[in-house]
Amino acid sequence: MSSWRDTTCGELAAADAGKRVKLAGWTDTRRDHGGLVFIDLRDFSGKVQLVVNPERAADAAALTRDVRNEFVLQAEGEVVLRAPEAVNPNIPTGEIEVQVDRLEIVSRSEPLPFQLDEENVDEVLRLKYRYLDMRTPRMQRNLRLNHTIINAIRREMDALGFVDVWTPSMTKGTPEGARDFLVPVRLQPGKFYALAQSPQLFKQLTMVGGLDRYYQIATCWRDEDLRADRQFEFRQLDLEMSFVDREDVLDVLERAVVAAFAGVEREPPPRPFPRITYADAMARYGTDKPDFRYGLEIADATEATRGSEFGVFSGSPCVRFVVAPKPFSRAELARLEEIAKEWGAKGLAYLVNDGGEVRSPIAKFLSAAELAAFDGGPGTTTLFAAGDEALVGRVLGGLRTHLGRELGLAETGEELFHWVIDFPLFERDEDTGQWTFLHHPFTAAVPGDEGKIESDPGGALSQHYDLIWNGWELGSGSIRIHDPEIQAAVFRTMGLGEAEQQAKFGFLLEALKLGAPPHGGFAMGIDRFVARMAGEPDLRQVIAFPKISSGADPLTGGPTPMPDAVLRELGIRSTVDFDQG
RNA sequence: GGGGGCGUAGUUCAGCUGGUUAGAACGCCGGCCUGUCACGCCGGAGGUCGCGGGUUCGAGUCCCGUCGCUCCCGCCA
Repeated sequence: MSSWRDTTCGELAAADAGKRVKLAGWTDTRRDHGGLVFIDLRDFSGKVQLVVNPERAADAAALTRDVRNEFVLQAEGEVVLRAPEAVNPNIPTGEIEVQVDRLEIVSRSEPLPFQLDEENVDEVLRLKYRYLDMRTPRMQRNLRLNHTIINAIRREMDALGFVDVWTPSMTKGTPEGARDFLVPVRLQPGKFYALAQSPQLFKQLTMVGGLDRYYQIATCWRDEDLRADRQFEFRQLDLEMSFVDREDVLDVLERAVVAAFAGVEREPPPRPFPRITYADAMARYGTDKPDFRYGLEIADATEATRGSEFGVFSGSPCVRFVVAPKPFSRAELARLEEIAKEWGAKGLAYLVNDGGEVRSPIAKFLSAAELAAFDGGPGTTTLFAAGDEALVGRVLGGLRTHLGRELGLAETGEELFHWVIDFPLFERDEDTGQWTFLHHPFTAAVPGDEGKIESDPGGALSQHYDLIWNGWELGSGSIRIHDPEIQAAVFRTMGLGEAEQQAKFGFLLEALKLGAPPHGGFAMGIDRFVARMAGEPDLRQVIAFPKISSGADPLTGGPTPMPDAVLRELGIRSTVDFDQG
């Protein structure tokens, strides 16, 4: 037992009455009654009330005059039952208190830059003093939740025969994909490693190495703009399996998710998780990560409006609509139009049915049949988007998500995990016209589509799958290519010549030629998962020391410039006046 | 790179159409108080209204610029 304490604040209960205890913790509040002084002592486990009575402990009572909030105290005394009228039903230890006979101020504190119980404190301030923020129940809960979930997942992965293998953080850079964080290498001036964006190729190589089942809680780095659900660095449950089909990988992921729920004693989602194809998701929800807690499905009106007198409809290759369960006002519709424009729409056509009375600026263009087809009935608004299919999906998908949030539909729906399957293998880069992979270039085509990789890239479906929880993409995976010829074909379709393939991925192609087993895997964002589990709106609330959206770290003040001498040693030119040229 | 929002005591906020000395709550400091638990009561200190410029007799308020934060788009194999 520590010399500082022999019990924790939160564990004391009525059964401990009569016991002598030694406690240490922070001063949560101090209530000085002139004679009697009450101190709520707090540690990670909870709070307990100390009573200091000058008639019983004169020295301790004298010390309490000095005590302020957040002082670290050590106290000794006797646990006593409170009188019935003095019981505090609001805290778990409310039936007892500690009669202090010895008190020590272990550590003092200046007034905090913000009050721990104040809500809505500016987040940058909280992050600058993250160690104070951590004293709040919210952060204690979130960080412990993170720990518990990772532990539960690790246990499950171990039980399923997965081997935790450490892969390098410093890897060869890949100009494809996300922007790399670069690490200069002093011993090789002018050359750089990249911090791993994911252990993707290393984990595939462990399969070639016969490890059979690999996993890792892997840290990944990506130099892209930060968002509520994106940080520079994050962790993912990274796994790979040999001699498996898609079903085997999905089964493992579902087990990991269920284990995580069990680990935090929550009702797990029903298995198997429902599935939707990419094409279906895009058509019905306008996104590949739909929030299924509410309907608001997108309906097609392209055929119905082909001969419409409304030129915007008849002149567009695609016309679709959603029906919102509310007759919007003119002001609300103006706001919705703004949102539609943010997503690329030129305008927003609508049809409001307010208690049976239909009004719409385009009513005069619509036939009775059209009106009947689009009217959602009393108390609804029909919102249209017209244009090419991608734009229409984007606009209506954006509006659907906005409405789901705005109308509170998301909060009331059932928590559900979904798989999105049957993604296309390639898509056209809108700028260059070049075929590019939808996810990564190591994804296998569905059996039978291998021939399309070069003959009909846009028509090839992939064995890629995404895991979606209430509109958040938790992660994705795929069956990989284990045939070097097919891998080379994918590279060729991407426009990589022989020499370039060798320079960038030669080591992979070589490995695939040396006895590569069929394999597939997955990566699930742990922080995103924990944030959702905690009901937090952004990743920062479940990460101990996150960065803010500018990429800075308000606590340490990083990043910082480096002296020229340091840069020279690394073979990097000085950045002074770098932007002045 | 683009768009929206925000920036006023230590903290959270108020400050209407420009108008005297910029307010409140909590926190902080001093005093009183033996059953409080967000203790109570009395008194007090604390402000470059993000920064710079402009309009005006007069700017927290209006205009321009700039910086910071934030959400979103782009981006995120």
